[in-house]
Amino acid sequence: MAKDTSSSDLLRGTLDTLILKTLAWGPRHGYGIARWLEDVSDDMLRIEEGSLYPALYRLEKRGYVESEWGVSELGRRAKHYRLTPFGRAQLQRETEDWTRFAQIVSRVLSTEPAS
Amino acid sequence: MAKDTSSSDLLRGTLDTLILKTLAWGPRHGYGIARWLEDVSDDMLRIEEGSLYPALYRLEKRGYVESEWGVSELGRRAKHYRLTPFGRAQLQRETEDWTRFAQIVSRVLSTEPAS
DNA sequence: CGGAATTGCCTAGAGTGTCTAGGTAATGGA
DNA sequence: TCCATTACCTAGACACTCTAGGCAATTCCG
Repeated sequence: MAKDTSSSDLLRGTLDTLILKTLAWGPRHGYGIARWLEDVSDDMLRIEEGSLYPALYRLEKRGYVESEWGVSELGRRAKHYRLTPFGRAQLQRETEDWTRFAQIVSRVLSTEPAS
Repeated sequence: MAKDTSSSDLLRGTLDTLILKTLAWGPRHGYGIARWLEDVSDDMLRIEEGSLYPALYRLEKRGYVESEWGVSELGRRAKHYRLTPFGRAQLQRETEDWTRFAQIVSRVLSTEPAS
């Protein structure tokens, strides 16, 4: 039960930002968002559906995205999401927060003790 | 109740690594670990005690650190923690995981849609 | 034709980790 | 004397991701 460390835990607090970023490229349905993130990350970011859909509700509830039922490229029923102006601003804030945070952590982790 | 985004959420899954890293510089007591992390991060990483102490138990339980009661620099009773060899190996793994993850996220977040 | 895989959505519940907010105790300074 | 600091501890709330299940329609392949 050793805990696999891998992104699952690290993803926390970042998934929302990644979803918003995906939608910054244009509207997309939920399934497509997960696909896209896996694609651009060379399969290193795996978004489980049990995380994805709740995340989308969260984002919609907060006014960052809006949804609309429609049809997918393959002709299937699908819910399309798009970024609101508010969501776009939020994305920018979160991106800045992440960048700042990641820089600090990287700096701390990369500094070697003069053993 | 707007959620302040700030590091709290991002810290998830990273705090343990940061603590291990702190101890890679040498033994330290809990309070000192939090102090050190705040120092080296220019006060941008704030480790709450309610997160810190449970984290230390976790790490000890998993065999990454060992503790010993002693006395602080100021002559007060304090519990000193030090990295075990296993903890050192774990630190390396987690550092690699973090680096890989951060690179991916940074890449995704920094790529601008050709609007 | 039939079954499996894929697309696409949804949800309950468990697990985990951080925080808030409280507490104890000793020391040092105003 | 009183308050800030050092130093530790803990219960409970909260938030988020995951596992593991479900549904329905389409497509692929034998």
